Amino acid sequence: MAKKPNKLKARLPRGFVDRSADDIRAADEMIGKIRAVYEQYGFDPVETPAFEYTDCLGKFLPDTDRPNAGVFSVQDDDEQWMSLRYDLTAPLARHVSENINEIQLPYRTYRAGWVFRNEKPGPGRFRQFMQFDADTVGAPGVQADAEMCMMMADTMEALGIPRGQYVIRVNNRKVLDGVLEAIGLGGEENAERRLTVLRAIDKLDKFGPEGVRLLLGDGRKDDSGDFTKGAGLDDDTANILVETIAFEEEVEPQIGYDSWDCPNPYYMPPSEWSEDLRESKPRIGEINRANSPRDTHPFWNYLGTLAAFYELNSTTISALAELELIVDLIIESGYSDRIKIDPSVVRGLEYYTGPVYEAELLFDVTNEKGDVVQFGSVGGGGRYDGLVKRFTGRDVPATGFSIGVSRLMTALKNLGKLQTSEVVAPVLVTVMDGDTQALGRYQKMVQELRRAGIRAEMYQGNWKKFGNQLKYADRRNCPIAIIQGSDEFEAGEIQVKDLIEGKRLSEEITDNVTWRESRPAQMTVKRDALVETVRALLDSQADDRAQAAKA
RNA sequence: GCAGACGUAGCUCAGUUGGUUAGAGCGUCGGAUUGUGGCUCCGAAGGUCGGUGGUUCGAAUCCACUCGUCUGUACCA
Repeated sequence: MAKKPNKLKARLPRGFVDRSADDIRAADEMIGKIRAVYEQYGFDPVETPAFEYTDCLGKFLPDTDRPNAGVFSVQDDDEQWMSLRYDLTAPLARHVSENINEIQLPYRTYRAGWVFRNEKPGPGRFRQFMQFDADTVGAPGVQADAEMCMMMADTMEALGIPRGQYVIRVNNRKVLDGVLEAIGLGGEENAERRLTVLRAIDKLDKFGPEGVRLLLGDGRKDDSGDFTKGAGLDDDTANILVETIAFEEEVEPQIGYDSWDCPNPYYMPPSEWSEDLRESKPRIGEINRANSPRDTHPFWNYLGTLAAFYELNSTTISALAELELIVDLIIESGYSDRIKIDPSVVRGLEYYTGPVYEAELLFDVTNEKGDVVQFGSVGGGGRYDGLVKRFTGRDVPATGFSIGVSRLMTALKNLGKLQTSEVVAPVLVTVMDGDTQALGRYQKMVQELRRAGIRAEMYQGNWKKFGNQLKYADRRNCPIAIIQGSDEFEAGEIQVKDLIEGKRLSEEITDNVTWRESRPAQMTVKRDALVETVRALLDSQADDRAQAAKA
């Protein structure tokens, strides 16, 4: 009786998931909606394989010839390292580089695909997940970046996330570069510290200004008591950085001042201003390069604040100029309620060179237990001007972003916001007799229904237990069962059983004998009337569902 | 990687200061009902108590290690 102990245990690798019928249908629906937006914007699909040579992905560890641990890698027959792609951007750069002579630039392209990361899984984080990516390759201007932001916003809405429940946050990496330079963290010798600072800045939405201040200073202790060492900046520097990136929370909006005649910080840095001028807290937010007035908008307030805080170096000035243009385009196109400048957006540290942007959900995401859970961005991207150049030597500027389909779906699913597609289960043709002739008759019915465009199947289990057939139909949520025993056959008839109505009637019947003998919601029709009867019944069931949905 | 919490039947969980053969509900399967789903009743299957080692006369319970899950954190191209 003792069970063999060495029975193989079926188990799913950590961080991977099986997808159910509902998941697949919902994901397909999401993908369809995203694709429609991208197509509308004039993007064309192209696909690359799941594997790439590791060097093309740029994923070797600095001082070894083994790939980075974060990617799944295998060695080919010829000992070359190959890796599963960890995003869709690097493979696209490889594809474009290989076909650079055939591709008409600017190249507007999209693709959906599985990507793999060998990391610790978390809520909405898997080791295999789907991204839906769009890129414009060969477009140097930030108008391409602005377009990406707008397309992201449109995509979120196409997915049914209402305006106000998400935000696209934009920043420019050069702004941070310039700011770091201004606080004396420029140069090679500070590279390590710059990374720590950038990582701290990236945590603003997670820990708030106070948490970032700690991370910029000595360090921070998390809820479990684990300590994270900080960047070790002095208080003043940390404070000014926090004010810069958290300006909305930290900086008093400087409205009410009319100091339009203060110097333009683009040309005259605030450090050279007179004491009086500084005291007057000029309404610097309205100043731009052209020195002409603009409508008031918080975005300008930020740019002005930035300009006022720091000695403007050339990096910062060009960064501000780029942000300014993006902001202009966003406001002009009417997207300023969805897209926001956020100086704390950092994104990955590797290949982004200019504007970066990410999409974030503004509602709480909960897990199965109902606990609110830390949920990262659901999509993001930015400008990567150097990625194609690695292969071609040519300057091919590019910008693009990915929607994290899997993660977004997890969020929507946990919230019950995932519209479960209404796929009606098949009509079940039951088997009363198992002889060849009878089976042929049933099969014919099924084919008639299918040809009429109705999902249908013949029962393929043990037909001798008829009760089980209806039980099967019930559990599958079949809408209708077709029954033809020898009695019906001889009369040229079939039984058409409405399983939905029958289920409703069952609530009123408590006695099993009555339940069985009354054969609820079942009608006898001529065999020839099969298709029309089923179709009429399905239609009326669909009407009932529509009514119920409205109520 | 680091920190914390938790691992008992397919699922949700009981299990007393360490004490017979580890329980319940739900689910599954069979029967009452061999041509009718649901309800009801009866019955059955299902566990090396995550694993290994230790303490003990005796361990689901205590200890060590290990694996796994969850949460936070680090990293995240």
